[in-house]
Amino acid sequence: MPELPEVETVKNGLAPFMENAVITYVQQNRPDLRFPFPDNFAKRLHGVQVKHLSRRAKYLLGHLTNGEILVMHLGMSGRFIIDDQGGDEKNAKKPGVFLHHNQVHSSHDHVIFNFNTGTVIRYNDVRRFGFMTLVEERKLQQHKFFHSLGVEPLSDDFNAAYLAEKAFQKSTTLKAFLLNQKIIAGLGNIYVCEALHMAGLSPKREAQVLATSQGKANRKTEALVRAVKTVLQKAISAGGSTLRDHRQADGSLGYFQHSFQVYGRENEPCLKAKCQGQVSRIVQSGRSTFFCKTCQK
DNA sequence: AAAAGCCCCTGGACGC
DNA sequence: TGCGTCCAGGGGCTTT
Repeated sequence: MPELPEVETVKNGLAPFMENAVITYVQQNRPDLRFPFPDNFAKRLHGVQVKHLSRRAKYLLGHLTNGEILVMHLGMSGRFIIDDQGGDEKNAKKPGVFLHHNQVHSSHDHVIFNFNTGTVIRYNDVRRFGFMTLVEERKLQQHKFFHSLGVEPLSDDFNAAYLAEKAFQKSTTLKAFLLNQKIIAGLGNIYVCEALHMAGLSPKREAQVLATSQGKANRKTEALVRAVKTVLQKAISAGGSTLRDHRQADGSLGYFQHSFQVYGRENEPCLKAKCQGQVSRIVQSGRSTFFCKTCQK
């Protein structure tokens, strides 16, 4: 479930169960996900308390009392399922996590965290594009997963001047430019499509349209920055998007997918006011792009 | 250096 | 019912 709003939602859903809880036992069911687990991964977590959770780009970070950070990435299909032995029904409506009171385990439950509170949290990932590792807190920024990451799109560091500077003289498409985590960290296929539509920009345009010949911002840069922030904020407010998961009916689903303007709407009418166009689907760098040829120029 | 492809993996939807 | 093809919210690595 993995773009920035979904990871943020998962973080918020897990926090009441993980923060301040002590990990008593970790059951690691295979040696690797996308990458091998680090040496003694499970053992290094035993008896360690989770101070708090945070998010950087699409990474979920568990800050531990032993000075390490549990780095988790959900890939395409990763999710967390909570078996709340305590039966805390108040938390049952949190989006982003799946709450179960019956222990239905699946062969895709790869890591199972047991806490001193009785809560059990399972990491389930059918396609195994996700991964986990442990990094010393003070070395996080220089770690290979983090050292080249771009700015957080919801921070003040993401602004028109920054975007113009990065786009200056770049011939890559706007779609690929926005998907590049080294420039903006956390956007994925859905929210890039949605933001470009909101900004009225074609995904096929060259990124350099976002900069003047001096490398400064222009109206398009301003519009795109505003669109990215707006679409992400709305998605987070809605608890993220839930796709292709019709099994869970326990109130744990985000609902931003009902607000998609273009994503997944091939051949349907453009929803922008006064636009008579319809949504097209093309393939860019091997992935679907949805956009309206009429109002995205 | 920048940009474009390829690949990892499983399973659901669809056409025949 | 079964089989083949395509597709899926990511990103690292290799090739041009």
